[in-house]
Amino acid sequence: MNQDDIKLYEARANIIKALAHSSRLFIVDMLNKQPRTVGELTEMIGADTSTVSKHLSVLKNAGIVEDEKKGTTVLYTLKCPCILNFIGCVEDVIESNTNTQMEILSCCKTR
Amino acid sequence: MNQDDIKLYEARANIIKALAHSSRLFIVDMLNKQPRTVGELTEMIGADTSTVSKHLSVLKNAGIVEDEKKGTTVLYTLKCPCILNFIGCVEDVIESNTNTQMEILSCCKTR
DNA sequence: TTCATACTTGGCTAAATTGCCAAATAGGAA
DNA sequence: TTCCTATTTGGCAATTTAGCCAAGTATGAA
Repeated sequence: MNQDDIKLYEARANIIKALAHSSRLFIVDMLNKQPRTVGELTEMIGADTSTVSKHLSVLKNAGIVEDEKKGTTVLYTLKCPCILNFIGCVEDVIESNTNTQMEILSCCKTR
Repeated sequence: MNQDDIKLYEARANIIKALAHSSRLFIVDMLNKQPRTVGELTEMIGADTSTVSKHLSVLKNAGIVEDEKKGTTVLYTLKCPCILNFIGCVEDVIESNTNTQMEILSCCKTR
């Protein structure tokens, strides 16, 4: 790996790291349906406001969401809905893993 | 978020966490071209063998790669090539971020 | 068997991440 | 102005992760 390669893979990893948390994946799912304020997302997630605000800032720094002030509230929007395809692929992996597990189990049963 | 939702998003996050590292993204890219042994990947990455072996074990536990013994070597294979689409989306985000940066820069220049 | 190669695992330290509380900031209402 | 609500930021402890070295395991060759 040369320096340019390292830069490329690190840039990719930074985006993916921003998605690598259950609360942030939940936020992405919610924002895909409609824009939401910090307060709304906080209530849905059931964590501290500051925690959710920090998750949103991680997604924003990665360029995955955008924010927009609306009076005293801040409305967050999903910037790249293609992220959802990506999650479709993740589901495929989970399904494949589940199938593997089932094969292992059925194998044991028939012994 | 109810308990089932939490389980779902955590399962997704676990897969994504496995990809959230530059060396592991590099490995996925390489395995997409052809199966590789630990030794080959180690040489390409330029880290300690044990480090690469641990990265591969993370990918394997997530169900992203498979391993197969071949004599004294172990051949790793990409299990879910759809992961690559996913990286295509990540590239879109990077490009979008770059464009935003360029707009900010050109905005400053014209002032 | 012994030796060498390929890989994995254990152990350790350093660094990054998470989530809470408390404090700061920003607007709007009174 | 003061007060209240919405959000962000700072700080901290607990947890997780990364990567190196050393030791262990496994397989094939001699």
